[in-house]
Amino acid sequence: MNIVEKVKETIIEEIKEAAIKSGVVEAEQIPSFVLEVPKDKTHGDYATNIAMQLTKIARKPPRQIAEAILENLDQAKANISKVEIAGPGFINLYMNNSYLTDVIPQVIAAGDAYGRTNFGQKMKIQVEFVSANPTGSLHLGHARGAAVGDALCNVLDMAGFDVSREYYINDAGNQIANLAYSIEARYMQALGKDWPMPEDGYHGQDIIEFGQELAKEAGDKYVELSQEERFQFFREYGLKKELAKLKNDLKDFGVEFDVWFSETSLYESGAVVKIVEKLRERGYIFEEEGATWLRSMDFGDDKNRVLIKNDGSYTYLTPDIAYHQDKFSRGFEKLINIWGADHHGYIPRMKAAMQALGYNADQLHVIINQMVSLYQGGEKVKMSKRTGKAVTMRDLMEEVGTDAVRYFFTMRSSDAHLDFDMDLAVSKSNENPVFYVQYAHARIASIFRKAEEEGIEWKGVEADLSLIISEKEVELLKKVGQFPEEINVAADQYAPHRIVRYAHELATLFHSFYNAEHVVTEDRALTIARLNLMLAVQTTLRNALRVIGVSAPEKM
RNA sequence: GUCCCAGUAGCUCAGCAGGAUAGAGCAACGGCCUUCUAAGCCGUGUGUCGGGAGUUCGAAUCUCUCCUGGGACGCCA
Repeated sequence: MNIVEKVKETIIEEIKEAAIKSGVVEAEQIPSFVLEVPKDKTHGDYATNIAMQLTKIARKPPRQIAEAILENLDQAKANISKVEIAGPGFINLYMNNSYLTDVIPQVIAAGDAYGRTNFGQKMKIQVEFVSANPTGSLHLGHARGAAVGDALCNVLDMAGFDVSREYYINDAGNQIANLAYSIEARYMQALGKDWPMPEDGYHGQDIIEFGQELAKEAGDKYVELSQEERFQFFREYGLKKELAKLKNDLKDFGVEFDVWFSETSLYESGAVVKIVEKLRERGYIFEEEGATWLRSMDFGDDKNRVLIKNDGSYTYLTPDIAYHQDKFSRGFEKLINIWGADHHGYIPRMKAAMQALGYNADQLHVIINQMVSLYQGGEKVKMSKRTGKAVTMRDLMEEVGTDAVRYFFTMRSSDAHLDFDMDLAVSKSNENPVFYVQYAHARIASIFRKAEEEGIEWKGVEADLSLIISEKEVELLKKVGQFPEEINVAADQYAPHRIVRYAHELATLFHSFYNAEHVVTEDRALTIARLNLMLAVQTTLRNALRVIGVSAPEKM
């Protein structure tokens, strides 16, 4: 447990004790109450609403209860210097400064691990995201999913969950047949044959290139094969190429998966057949109009769903249920899926299926990313100017840089439609929030270079941290101390955008301090104390940026 | 028609496990570089928190209802 948490816990214990001692409440009646850092700093370092929460039990006005509690509070034990009752009955607490300066050596000692907590208690959790069909380029929605998913995984990891990142490869459906036929057509065309594209074929530039490449390498080698053999070949070939492209794009985006799970493997292992049998045994299957149905309405879905069509083939849902069963069988207690807005209607049937299998609906949590719109020059961008096709993740990365893309995509809550302003993302100006945060990190690095130039020995040197007392310093330190808690909240709410916000707030406090006070000065003791403070701030900034997947430059 | 998301400052959005005068960035205006990076800082102002009702000591936050915008409602994936 870090120092800030410990301090908080002590205060809570002391307040409870004081409440019991004052006679307003019995130990077992203590209601839930909050101890928080007030938004307004004139309201103290911490504030609690316990007196208001006790009004019903104690049957007294809140301010009177607050008074009784304070009379019995052991201030010294909780490191409190001053208390007051304010507003409708808040108790404001002012702390001795040392509780904060203790944070500095702790952050420095923890280094990259600062912010790590035990909140998740090693619970096995799996996040499945992107999972785009391997039939073309990743687009804006996928990029948002990749950024949010990876940042969420980082948050969960920091919060002490045992996280696994997974990509589900839809390599079994019609779309793959289409891919195979599309490449076949492009290959034939590259050989000069008049060969039509399939009706729902993929017209991307990449497919054309695959065909040309193949024609160049192998000539007419594949023309001679039987239709079935040729199909198999193009299917394998297309999958291999598309997957390599996906992996490469994602890697350049800073996202790597632990598991790439193939839909086809579920058919090959018999898992798809078995899942229908399992659901049948459990009594949630019926036959109608030649098809096999899941009784998903038993679990709140608005329709029952077909698992096996009347032509004997499976719907997309069936292997997907088998897939989720497989996830649980691997020991995950909690599954998180990140989907695009167009898939939200799919949630009730998936949750219903989980319940039909005997799992709790809450064990599956679906995050829906709302749509992304791209803006440039104040206008909505529909197509890439260069290619005339939809803008891909690769286009965006090349245009504005990975850091900006990841920052912008993680910045907003998943619930919010995202307007991506390309002009803003590329601008190297004060308008751009990415640079603002990175600049804070680089500025601190610059301070360290200055200290080194001056020949100041400070690393490992005992610092007199009681010199850290100015208002700006205290503000900074409080923020640094809140990082682990911020990680916990972000993990609890599956809300990585909170970390973006936190990083920005910390950067703001730093820039403000930087302009108000100097670190490297004539006063050697103060210089050393402040260098330690700066190291703590820089470490926290770097860790926050790492969670978002954004680099922390030493120089800008 | 049913379901999901959103509606908060001129713009883009936070805040929503109920808490004190509702915040940030941008845009606007005025100031700050002989001193660790001005991609920075300091100051000035703006709100029927979409409307209405309810629960509560207290509602942007919870409940209901209505309005507006976006999305989804396939034996496609």
